[in-house]
Amino acid sequence: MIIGEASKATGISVKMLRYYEEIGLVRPALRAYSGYRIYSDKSIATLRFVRRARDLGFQVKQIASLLDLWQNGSRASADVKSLATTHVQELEQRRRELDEMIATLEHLAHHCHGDQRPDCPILQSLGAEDSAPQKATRPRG
Amino acid sequence: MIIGEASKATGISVKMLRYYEEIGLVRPALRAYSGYRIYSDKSIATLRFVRRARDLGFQVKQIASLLDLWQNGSRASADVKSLATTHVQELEQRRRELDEMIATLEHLAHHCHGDQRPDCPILQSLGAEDSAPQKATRPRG
DNA sequence: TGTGCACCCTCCCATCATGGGAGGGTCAAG
DNA sequence: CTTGACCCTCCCATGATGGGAGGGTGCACA
Repeated sequence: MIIGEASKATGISVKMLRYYEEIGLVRPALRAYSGYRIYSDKSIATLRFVRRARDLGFQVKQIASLLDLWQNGSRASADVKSLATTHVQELEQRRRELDEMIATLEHLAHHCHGDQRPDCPILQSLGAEDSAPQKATRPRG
Repeated sequence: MIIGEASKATGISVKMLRYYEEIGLVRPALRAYSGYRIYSDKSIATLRFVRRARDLGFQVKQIASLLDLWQNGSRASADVKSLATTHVQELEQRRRELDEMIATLEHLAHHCHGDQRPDCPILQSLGAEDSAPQKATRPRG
């Protein structure tokens, strides 16, 4: 398999296949006489692993650790689980941040007329004199 | 106010204050004889607006639009609202993606022993032969 | 056999928001 | 007048990704 085929087989762009090799995430592909990269079934499997880990939001450095564990028959599943749960906590943190942004914005947008008049609670909140933007917590009850 | 004070007053790092000026998001600060940047109360207010918009996840280009609207007395609140709701939709999209990652990972981690043995559904899922990682949908009922 | 097109190669640059650091000037307190 | 905290500009790095130039390869078809 040459790189374009590997790209289709793995869902990783040609650019990224070369990049993952360059940064040492995966071993350099074999080369044909022409210089073309040649991918074995095994390397395709590894790359698929990488893509799935990316799909789960792992960063490249974490994927390197996961690959090590995957390829190390004497691993402890505790190590994998630890890596995964740490990652889940990071994702959850990001979700909390998103939630707060969304709640605030929805609250503000809800109270914006959205017509030709200029007054708008969104801008008012962003431009308020006191230090923090209005949060969409409770509506002052 | 010089830049360090402005940084404390706005919650924006000194580096970013200079950066926002450089890319034209905010007007260049006045300069003292020494070359030091001097911030007026008005520019502090603008920078606070910027920080709050960042806190809500707006990108710099969107903030530029928001600033324009904020400073344009003849704006239509519909334009602000439209910008905000578009942004909310992007945030919600990102949240959906996070949700899926989290659900999948929690599902897999839940079924991982997390002990000294090597077998682990997380790695199994990432390394599976078929094309997609196991999703944490229903357990096939 | 030639020609053309799709593909591959490397190298460089750009993104976005942010920080680090070098090398050097300014200012105020002691 | 020194010291230390602060400021200046300029360059580089990050992480993951894409774009494009300039040039080689390989296959299919005339």
